[in-house]
Amino acid sequence: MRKPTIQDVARRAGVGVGTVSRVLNNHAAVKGATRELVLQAIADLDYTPNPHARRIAGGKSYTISVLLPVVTTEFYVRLLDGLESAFQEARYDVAIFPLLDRSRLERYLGSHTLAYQADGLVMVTYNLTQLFNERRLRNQQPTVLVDAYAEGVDCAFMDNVTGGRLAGEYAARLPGELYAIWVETELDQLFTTRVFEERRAGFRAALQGSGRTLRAEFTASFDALAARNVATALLDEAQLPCTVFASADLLAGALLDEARGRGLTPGEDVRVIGFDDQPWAAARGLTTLHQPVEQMGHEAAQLLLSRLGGYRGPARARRFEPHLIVRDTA
Amino acid sequence: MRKPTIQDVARRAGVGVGTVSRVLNNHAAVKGATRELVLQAIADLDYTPNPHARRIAGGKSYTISVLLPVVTTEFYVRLLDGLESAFQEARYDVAIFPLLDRSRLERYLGSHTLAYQADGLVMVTYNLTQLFNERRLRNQQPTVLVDAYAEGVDCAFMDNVTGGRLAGEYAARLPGELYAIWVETELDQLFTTRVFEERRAGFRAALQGSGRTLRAEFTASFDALAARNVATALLDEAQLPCTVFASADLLAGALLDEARGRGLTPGEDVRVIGFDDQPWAAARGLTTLHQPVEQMGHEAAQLLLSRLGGYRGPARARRFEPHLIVRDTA
DNA sequence: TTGTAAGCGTTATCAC
DNA sequence: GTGATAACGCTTACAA
Repeated sequence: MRKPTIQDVARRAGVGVGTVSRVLNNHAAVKGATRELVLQAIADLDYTPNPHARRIAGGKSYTISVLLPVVTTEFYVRLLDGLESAFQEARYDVAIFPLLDRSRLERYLGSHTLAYQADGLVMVTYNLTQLFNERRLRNQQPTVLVDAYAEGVDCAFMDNVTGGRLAGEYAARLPGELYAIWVETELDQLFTTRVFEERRAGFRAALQGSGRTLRAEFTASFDALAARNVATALLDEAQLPCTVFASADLLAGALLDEARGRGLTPGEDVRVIGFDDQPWAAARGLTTLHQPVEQMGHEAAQLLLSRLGGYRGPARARRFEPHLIVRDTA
Repeated sequence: MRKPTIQDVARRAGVGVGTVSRVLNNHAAVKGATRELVLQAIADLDYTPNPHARRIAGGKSYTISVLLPVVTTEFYVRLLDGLESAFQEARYDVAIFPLLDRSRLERYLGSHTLAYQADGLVMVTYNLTQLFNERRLRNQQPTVLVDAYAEGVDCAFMDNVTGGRLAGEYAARLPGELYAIWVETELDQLFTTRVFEERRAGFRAALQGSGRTLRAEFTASFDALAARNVATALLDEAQLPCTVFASADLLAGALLDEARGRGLTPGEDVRVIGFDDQPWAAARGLTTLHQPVEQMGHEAAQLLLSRLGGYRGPARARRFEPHLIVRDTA
């Protein structure tokens, strides 16, 4: 059985296709009774408009493309949740185009694939706008950047500098030596995220402001194994009691494990401040920075929706601030 | 500047739109010289066909929808990699529709969103076909199931029973007591995956076959915290030396941490067999089961592509077998 | 081998 | 208010 079309609906309701279209798009000029008639026919036939046809006819397809790095991180799940729920309210669908690696990105940019045929585009973490400029890729459609910032584009991003500063101010008031573990920035120019250097900058600025200094700094890449190794290295050399700012909960968790393995008491021998407030952080009593990620996603969606709704004003930047959650470990 | 259309290309090449379309779709009946002319015009104009228009005109949109659970697991990244690379070879785009929770799923099923307007559909992990039947959702388009199995649909799935069996056969030959940690199955009927019970079934069958029995069994949900807790509980009560089958590397990793914290030597006091072969498993010397996930994704894509290519035969099921990688921990 | 024209399912622009 | 009808960008007969 063929999918019902707008023609079928019109025929069944005994009206013209134009009227059906008006009902579909909430064009006020439809009489109440007629509207009911059409709605009934739509229900009877279980009709849904074809988004491709809508799009091609110059209307909206009610689809948003999200260019998303595929990384196994809670962060993106939460972000997606925020984006999705906001778009859903506005009856938009969200399609994700995975950015698995650089070559995939090139492909998306090189061709004007379906990702660029949606009503709007959400670009996450990676700031591709510079590429759009360089390559003269005419990205006509409304775009919003999330977890990234650029001039002239609507953005919603986390203020990681403030997050780092909050950690630094808190740590500065704690007794004992100060240590920090930073996350290594990736080499690839394009696929670089600046969040970790921002956290670092904020933390150092806070220490400086309070006249304290780090006894030593450590660096690790963002994976479980590196986290374990750096935890071991740090505790091998640390002078207790001490306070450690682990610039990601992944790092903090490994440090807690290692400390426990050595019979040390977190919050006394080793104070630990994480960053992210992962789902397990509360249960382990980790003092850490919570980021309003869902809100950021929600707001990003609103920015884009306002553009789709006709907003033509200047680019807006929405900054979100992490806040410190003090628990047992520091 | 407007996006160039097929009309523009035709005009520039001095041919009809039909000819351009033929070139675009590799319809053999185009003279070499004409083809070159068209190709040149396409290049000059930087033209790319509009997938919406293609789709609506009854052709292909060259887009595949993937219904994917959004879980922060390496497994899905690898799977996506396999799917994407295969589809890319065939010049198809992949759009992901995230299944964040049950309500999202309902929505996708209830309306005929863009997800169902692609050339083909890949459904991952969750077997939704039964829903399609129950609700009389006419899913006309070619579909393939990955990491799931159902009658009458092309499937590519991992043989977790065999994986469990391999672990069991290996463990049965090891000295000392035998323990196992299982992963709790979620309650939601729909969002249930059977992989963990399959691993369990295979393992138990192997033990039974060799006349050995488990000294005790433990259960944990699939998260870092639960993994730590169950590791503690197990080592509190375990009689050493022993062998533990942790039915997911997440569990095995936590056990290794806990063992080390207690000064135990993995591979001697506590032998550990994991399941998944996570990226860090090799570095930690974890004996575990490796799953050919990328291959599974690749094959799933091939199954779907063959349907798109006109294959009308019966449904095919492709089974993939994990294999044991023996390293230091067991 | 190639051009022309009729769809495909919508929206938007007209008249009425 | 509402019904025709012309786009939209493409594929695919059908002619030539």
